[in-house]
Amino acid sequence: MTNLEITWVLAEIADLLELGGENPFKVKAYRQAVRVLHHLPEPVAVMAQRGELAKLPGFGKTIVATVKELLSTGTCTSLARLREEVPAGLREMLAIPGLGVRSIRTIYSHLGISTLAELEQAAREKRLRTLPGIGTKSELTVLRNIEMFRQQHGRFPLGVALPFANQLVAEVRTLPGVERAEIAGDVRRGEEMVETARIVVGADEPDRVLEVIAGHPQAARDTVREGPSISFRTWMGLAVKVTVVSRKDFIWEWFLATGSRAHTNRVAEMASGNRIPPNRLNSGSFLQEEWEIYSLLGLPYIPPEIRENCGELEAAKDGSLPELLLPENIKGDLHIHTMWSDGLNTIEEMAKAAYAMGYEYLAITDHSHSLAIANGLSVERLQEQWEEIRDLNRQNLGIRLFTGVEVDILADGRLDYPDEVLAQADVVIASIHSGFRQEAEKITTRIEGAMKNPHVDIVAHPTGRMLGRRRPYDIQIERVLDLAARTGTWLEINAFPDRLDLCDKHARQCKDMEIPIVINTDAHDVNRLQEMLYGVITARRGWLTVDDVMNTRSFDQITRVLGAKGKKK
DNA sequence: GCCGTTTTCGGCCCGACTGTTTTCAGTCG
Repeated sequence: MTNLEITWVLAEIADLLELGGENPFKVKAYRQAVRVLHHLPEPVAVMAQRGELAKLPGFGKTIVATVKELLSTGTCTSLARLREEVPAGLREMLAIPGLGVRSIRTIYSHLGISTLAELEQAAREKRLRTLPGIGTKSELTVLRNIEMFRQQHGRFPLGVALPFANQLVAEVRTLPGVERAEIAGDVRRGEEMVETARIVVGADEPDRVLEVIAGHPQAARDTVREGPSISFRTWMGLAVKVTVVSRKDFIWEWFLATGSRAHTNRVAEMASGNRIPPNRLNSGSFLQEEWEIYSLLGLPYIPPEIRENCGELEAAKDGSLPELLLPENIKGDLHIHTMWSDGLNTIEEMAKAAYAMGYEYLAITDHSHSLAIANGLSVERLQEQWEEIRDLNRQNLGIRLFTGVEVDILADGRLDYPDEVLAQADVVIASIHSGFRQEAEKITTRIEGAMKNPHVDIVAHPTGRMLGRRRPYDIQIERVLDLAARTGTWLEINAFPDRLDLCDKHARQCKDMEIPIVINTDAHDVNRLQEMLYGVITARRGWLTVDDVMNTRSFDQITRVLGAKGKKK
């Protein structure tokens, strides 16, 4: 069992205990264990083999026993018991923003409601508002958020689906007779929410490969064999489809399975005048690589991330296809956290990890004072931290560190540090962590105010959305983009896979408006620095090139532009 | 459930916003 799978079990236990009215601190203990596992640099199975589980913070007798049971049997008796006691639907309700444990328990005890469908019906029939502590506004919020939940239902963030697909494809490649196996579908195109993780395999004897995959331990339910494909859901619920064809059909199948449907349909249309069977070249030999399909049509290769039928074929025809950003173009990360606020590693550890990734620079941008839950820095602690950064720079770590802050845009629109403090930082990021639900005018004005401040370089996670969990703030994005273009404020693509904020569409709008983009991980530990990849994928989906992204610049270049920015009007 | 003891119990990141109230509880980050 992977760390991720174990966190899912522990998180479910926490939720069910909470719904069952257990001691909140017991619940928190499980949640803490989930947090620790999320940040663990190695498989927990390996730690278990070394007998080191109990060394993990927050891992006592019970949680160690639970993890051991999962690792050895794949099951969990305490979870099984809880599932019998607490209706599964109540846990689904926890995913509805605005509904917490107390409200769910009230609804369950008064109305006997234990499924989302019943909840929705009761809200429509205006029965929720009759309950103590629930009024008309809450009832409407519930209805709106059920709708959001349904739209996401059964989909998983790219951050979950991509690692899974990578692992599956690596396993399939080891099977006898498999010549080639590749990720296709939503995952290959980098869609932020994945409906189905698709794999395409080219093999000698497709049937034999399909049989083996049918027995894959992750093929937990809904397994269906249909023609050359097998579909199943992992026990987490992620839909998977593996298609196995002969080697000669591989490239065409891979292309079709990658989609999008709108893109492949148009390509097929363009090719229909061409009497060659789709898996062959003019010469009669079989396709060896995907670019040959485009080449047959006289087009350059079109990267999967922009195969959405939104101008890519036209651009390919007239030679204006952009040369998309690559992960190796990124020279530094300008938004990370350390133990000074709510991060898990020291500045030095983060710096060394960033150096190991080949970066030239890293900005240390911990939270500001008002974000108490994240241990935000007072002005005094901020100055102390900057001293440490200057010390580290003198030690010549091979990577240059920028002093910085992620300063809160407070609910009334003020910034959480005075201008004279901001003026001293190399990098100032402004972002919102409170008052998410303010009305459009108010919250837009807040962000505009921050952008007008001459010391603010970057606005981080500009829309505030959390995929599948939280809607964007009610901001007027056009106004924000407009002002960013005028003030030269950089807008962030936050690479954290639950955020991806800005999204691909907004990134493309920024490109059109010549607004500088910066891709940051917002990493709270050394592992999460690796999530830069998700930001790069989002940027590629937004058609961004090296020129559009500021942290592709060298240390000297970025120092120069950051230095010049302090004078913006 | 975990931790760290002035060891076997008592405490466990805090503060703001929202919607429900009519002085506060629930939710969220």
